[in-house]
Amino acid sequence: MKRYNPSEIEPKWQQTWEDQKVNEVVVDDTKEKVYVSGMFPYPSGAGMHTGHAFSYAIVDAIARFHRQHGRNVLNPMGWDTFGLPAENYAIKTGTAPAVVTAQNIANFKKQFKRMGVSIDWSREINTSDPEYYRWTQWIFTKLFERGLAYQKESLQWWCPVDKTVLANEQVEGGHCWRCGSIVEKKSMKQWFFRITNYAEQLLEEIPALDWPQKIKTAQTNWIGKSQGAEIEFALDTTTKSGAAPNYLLLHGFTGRADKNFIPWLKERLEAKGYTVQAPQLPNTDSPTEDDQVGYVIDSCTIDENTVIVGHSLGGSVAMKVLEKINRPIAGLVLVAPAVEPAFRTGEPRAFWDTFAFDYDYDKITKLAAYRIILSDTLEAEKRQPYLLYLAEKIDATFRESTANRVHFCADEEPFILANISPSITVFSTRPDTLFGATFIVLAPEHHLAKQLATDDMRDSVQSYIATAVKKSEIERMNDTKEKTGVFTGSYAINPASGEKVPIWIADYVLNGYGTGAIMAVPAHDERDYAFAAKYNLPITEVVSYFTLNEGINAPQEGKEIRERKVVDGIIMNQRGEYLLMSETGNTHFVGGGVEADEDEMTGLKREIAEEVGLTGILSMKPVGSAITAHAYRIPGDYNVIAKGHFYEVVVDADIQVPSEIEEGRHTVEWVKKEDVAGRLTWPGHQFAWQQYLDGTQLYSGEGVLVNSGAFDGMSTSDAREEIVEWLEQEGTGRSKTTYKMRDWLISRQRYWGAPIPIIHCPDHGAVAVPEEQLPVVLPEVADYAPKGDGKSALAGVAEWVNTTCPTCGGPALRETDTMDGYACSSWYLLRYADPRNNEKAWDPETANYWNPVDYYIGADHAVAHLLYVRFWTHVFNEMGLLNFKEPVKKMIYHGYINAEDGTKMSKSKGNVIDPLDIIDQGYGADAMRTYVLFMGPVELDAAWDSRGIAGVYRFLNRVWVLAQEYIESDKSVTKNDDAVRRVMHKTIRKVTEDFHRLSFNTAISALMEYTNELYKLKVDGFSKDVWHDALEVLAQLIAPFAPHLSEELNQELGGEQLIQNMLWPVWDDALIVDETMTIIVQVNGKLRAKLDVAKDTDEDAIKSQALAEENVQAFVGDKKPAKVIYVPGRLVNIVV
RNA sequence: GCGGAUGUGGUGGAAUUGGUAGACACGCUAGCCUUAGGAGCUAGUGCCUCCGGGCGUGAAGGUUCAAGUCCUUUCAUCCGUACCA
Repeated sequence: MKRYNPSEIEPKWQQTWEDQKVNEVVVDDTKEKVYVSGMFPYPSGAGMHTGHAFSYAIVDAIARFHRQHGRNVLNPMGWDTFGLPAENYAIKTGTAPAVVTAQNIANFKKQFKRMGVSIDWSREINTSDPEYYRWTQWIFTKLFERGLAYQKESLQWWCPVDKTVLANEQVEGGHCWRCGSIVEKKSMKQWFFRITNYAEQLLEEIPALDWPQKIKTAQTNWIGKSQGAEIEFALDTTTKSGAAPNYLLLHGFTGRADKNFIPWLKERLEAKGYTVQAPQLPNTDSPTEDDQVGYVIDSCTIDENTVIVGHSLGGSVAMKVLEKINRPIAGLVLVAPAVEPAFRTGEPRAFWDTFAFDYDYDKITKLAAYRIILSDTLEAEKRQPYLLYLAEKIDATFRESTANRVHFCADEEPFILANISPSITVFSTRPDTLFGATFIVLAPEHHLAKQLATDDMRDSVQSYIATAVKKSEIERMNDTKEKTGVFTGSYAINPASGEKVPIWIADYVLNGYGTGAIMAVPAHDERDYAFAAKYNLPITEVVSYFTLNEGINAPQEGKEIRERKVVDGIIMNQRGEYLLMSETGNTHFVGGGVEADEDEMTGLKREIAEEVGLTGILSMKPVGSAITAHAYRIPGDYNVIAKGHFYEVVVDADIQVPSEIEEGRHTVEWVKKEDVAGRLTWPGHQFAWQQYLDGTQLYSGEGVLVNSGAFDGMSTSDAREEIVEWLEQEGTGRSKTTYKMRDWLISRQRYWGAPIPIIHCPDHGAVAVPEEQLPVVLPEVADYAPKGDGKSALAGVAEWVNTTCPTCGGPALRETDTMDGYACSSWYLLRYADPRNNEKAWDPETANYWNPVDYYIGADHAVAHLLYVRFWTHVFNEMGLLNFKEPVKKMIYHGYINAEDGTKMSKSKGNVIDPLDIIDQGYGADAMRTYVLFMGPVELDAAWDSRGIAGVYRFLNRVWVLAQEYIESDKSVTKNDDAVRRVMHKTIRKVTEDFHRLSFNTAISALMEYTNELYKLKVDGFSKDVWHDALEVLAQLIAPFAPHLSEELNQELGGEQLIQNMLWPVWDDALIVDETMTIIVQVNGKLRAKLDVAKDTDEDAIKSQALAEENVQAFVGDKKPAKVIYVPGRLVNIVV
């Protein structure tokens, strides 16, 4: 008998597959396509590891399964080759990264082939190949055209060792994801992709994705949508001791409009009580910029409370005026021309930047506030980009509803003149607590932070800001959450209460989120509370959970609560959980685990609720060190009950609260419904109350408004709507949705990446490299190391950097940043569809045939990569390059394979399992692949077990031996044919169904059972045909896991074609059914007997047979069965 | 804190719709066959047991004729996230 020898048969079949090109596919509309891909690997010098083996065992099982169904299966492979390891190696050794990469690819490819993975190698791609990155660059230029790629100065994570900028997700706990060194912040001009424009649609699609929940939640959180409102707090100009506000009206257009407009506007403003200075037009026909600047300044008195109306001021003139007068400007009115709706919603557009890009951001921060006057009538060419730029820089928004509409000319549309008053805009998700906003907090980086400092506060403010900004965010994170801050000396006016509220600066407010400024509501926000407590700021409660009167008495000592003591009418268990609340004045509280939602009142809870006639419910939840409670509030003369989930307690109305609560039920006396008075009328609302252990009360969650003027008595959820509406009418707020997600920073100051295809021209700014000049090929360099000045090694290649402007032909410079590697991997799944196209990145028709990917397999990149791929696909869809929006139908996110000790494999620990070693040890690729899939469900982590693979190898060997025995036997015994056939069909069904739910471990175990069963059946000998089928089916079913063994057996059994060209076997349900069925007999749900009955036995016969069973009789005895339940074909349950 | 996931024999894990809990495999025990191989075969293997049976899916309650599966509460572990207003 031949022995099972993987090292012999595996290379043989790998060669055959390659020779016959069996895995190469073309578009074929007559066939159903299936696109399966693993995340393409970064070919490191270390070679393939178990993670790759696991991933591609899954990929290949799926690919082969579908191929065996006659489907057109695309299973491509490529290499994600840009990145730091190759570059760092190049820096160390001087070897070109491309050279090392080529070696690594060759090595990986060899290894993949030894795994027997059925890849279409004709589609192999490599992201660092100019033929590939040519199209990555092309995509960049398309995004640039659409305003989705832009450049911006910003503080960025900087790795001082790798000397490169890092994206947020490349910073792990304050360390560089590559080298582990501590990162810093550095201000640089960077390229971004405007993924934030797609936040909403990327979010919307998430629920429909057939992806693991884990990834879907991670992406949802990453996008971080929250609904709230922007609210404007006017600055209190009466108390600011710095420069008083100057109102400067600059308008940014020239021509006929000016002559009439300026006097007209002056008149209107004066009528409104403003002091207005409006310079006359200069006498010269074409004044220079300096002329204009001088003229404006000379002809206007710039002092307190003055509005200056200027005219004929271009962008640079406006800035120079600001510069020259060199003092804080409290107000600026901008006259801006027509704009698209995009502008009104604050969405920036790329072309707006181009003209005004060189203005210094710091100058702009001299503005204390701004407003915009818009006209819908001016022609497009008179747009003044600088104004829009300013608006974007300071995050302007326009509020048409409350602006003053003014008519300039009778035949033209109205101008819109907004109110002129300096203000701070905050973002809040709790506008209902507006009346409780007792101070304002700005992030240290907020554009008004420095300016708002009054003279006597200036030093402390500046030193605070300096420390806070310098402090790395890591320190901030580790700073034990102790709040720090500084008062600016300035005040703002709460638009709701009219109160003067101090403006503080603190680093617990992040500049990157919302508006970088918050209204602090210390009564209802933990963080604000902590801050207010530390700096003695006022706390105003505006939400109550008790509307009748004075509120409640708080327990005095938190410690006692924890020790399961009764404190001032509140009974707690040892964990500090609430049981009961009692008297305050006339008001009593009844506690118990009764939920507000009526549907949830079940069992005793419902009884209690009904008996008491509850009309209102207070539910209390723990927050931080607070206590847990559910409570009703029932005023009147009555007894009180509390019910916890662990015991029930009744307390007398006189509040003779026992010092220790006994478990068990006590006397219950309920207050009658008619005795319940008051306004407990918010069914469906949950009210929360937090009790801090230091004795301070803090309310949060849903409740009822108090101290809120006209809104008193309104529920918080209604108030959220109503207050925003009111603010909108007043013109001091608007509803607003914000996202945590930031734009995607793609600039890398590294050599080994796709060069950003941009040319900087002194006259035309940033210009995209035209399509016919692509690719911008990476030049050869002598030294790959970044210069450390924030530029890549490319900056040192003068003949490459110096080029000509595509627009004007004049001298210009190339962009020296390269793209983030994620850019390359954001479209490779499309390139696979059409990998050799020289004309386009892909042919839409071809891509629409193959894509989207049906199965995408990987174990990493839950957020970054998988979000970027989605982003680009949405854009391509919008551009008409694809007819779908979502790139991946089904995502399989598998676990990690750990070392035998259960810890992560790592070179330093020396516990790495090399898949090739396993193959070479004689187990072979088939055993390796089958084992990793047999270890458990794919999404779970598993620990490698060297005895486990031996077990799988034994299984494959048993399959082999069984086939050999059949081949060598005389095949004459047909005795077990029916049984063989039955188990065969059963197994086909089980394996097929398991495949559909991607449960490979159970599919393999079904094959083991099948094999074991056949071993038992063969004891009687083999029959020729049925056994041939049984073994052929075994070979077919095992093929997705152990393809080499499968082909070999199939050939030995006389099969003339390759397994993967044969159609997957089909089961026949009729052949699965046994002659007899086993009926479980239970008495009172406990198993007492099993019946073997013919499969057509009727119900009555089975029931009486069940009752007759000896063991059943023993339990039933003389008792008469109350009920006999029969589940057809399964069980009989006798209830006595 | 918050969000997500997972808790089943000595181990990895099965149980797909509420219907025989522990499939399959590892390990272990005994035996056989062999001269010794990291081999193969057979039987056994959740716990307790007075051998009738009882108990068992992290814990406690509940719904049901019947619960690993559904509901309520709770504990533990792992992963993600981090002052997001």
